[in-house]
Amino acid sequence: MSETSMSDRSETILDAAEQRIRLAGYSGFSFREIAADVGVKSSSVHHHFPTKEALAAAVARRYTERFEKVVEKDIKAGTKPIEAWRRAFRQALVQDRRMCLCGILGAASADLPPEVAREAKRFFERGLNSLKQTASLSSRAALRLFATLEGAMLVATSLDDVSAFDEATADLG
Amino acid sequence: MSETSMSDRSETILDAAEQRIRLAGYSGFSFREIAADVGVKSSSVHHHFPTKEALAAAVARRYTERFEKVVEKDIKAGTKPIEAWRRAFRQALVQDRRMCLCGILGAASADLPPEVAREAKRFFERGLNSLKQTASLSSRAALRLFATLEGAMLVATSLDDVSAFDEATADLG
DNA sequence: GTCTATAATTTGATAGAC
DNA sequence: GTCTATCAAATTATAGAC
Repeated sequence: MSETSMSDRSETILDAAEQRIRLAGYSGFSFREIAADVGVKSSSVHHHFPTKEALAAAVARRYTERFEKVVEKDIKAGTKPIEAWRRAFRQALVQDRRMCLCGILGAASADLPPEVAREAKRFFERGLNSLKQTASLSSRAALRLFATLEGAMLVATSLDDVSAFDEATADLG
Repeated sequence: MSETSMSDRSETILDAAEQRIRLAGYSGFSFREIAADVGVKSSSVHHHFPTKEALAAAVARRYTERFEKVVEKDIKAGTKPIEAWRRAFRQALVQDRRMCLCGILGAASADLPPEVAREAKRFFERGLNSLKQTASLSSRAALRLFATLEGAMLVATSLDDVSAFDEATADLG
């Protein structure tokens, strides 16, 4: 049983859009690129997601849900919350060699359509809240941790060197 | 005496481009927008900077130089290196309520024209080197500090809340 | 659900007058 | 150094056939 009501095609479109946005940001991807990645025409992408805003918002929503589930699962397996968050960020970087989706969206927050900006913001609000509760951190400590993780992804991406992430996030606890 | 050979018009164009790029990234600004900001036509912008790549690279080059000078001056005034870097990042955020230029460029590094990607990378390489020398930090500690500062700007921009920067970077030394 | 075709706009860039 | 005019390409989005 699938967990959502989304079709396989919609999921494939979200996959392609996620990779493109993580590479170039909201204004750096197009319907035609996504369509070509998936193997259809751009009008077919519009059939599944009517506007660019709706598509990007759906990508961000799914990204946030997935991220939280990965962290949650790791914690249930016995990993400490802070280390679980570090591993989730690291996995996203090493697997795809791309920036955090909500990081690259949030960096251009003031230029985004409202629905997309709201979803990017929600990633941070929910992550910070989760860290405060599961790791018993103060608001300040949670903000510091999140900033370091996002910044480590950004620096590693800028330098094109994943080891920069590991160095920047060593001994985070 | 001016320190560079650039004309006033070129400087004004760089100012406008810097603000636009910090708001929306490389693919989020256009020659026509810059021209409108400055009060000329887009062909005049091309006269000063032949291509988008050349314009963005010039913006990044000037940004890095300015940033380094601000930090250097603060250190000479008696501020400790780590605090000087924190203040420089904070000033950029609070003054313009925008992301770090080389941060938003570096996040999309793999999608940038080579000259622009190189300039964004140089901001980090030079900053890290400077921190290692002036603050006697290990590579690891310098990377951690830079990641936290860039990430704090990113989180504050995403949340549209400058106080998030202060919280995330409290007691950095 | 996918396609062709197309509208309306924006983009980076160039030619040439002044 | 700035302008008008223009080009070729790309953009988001829609209409309608199948």
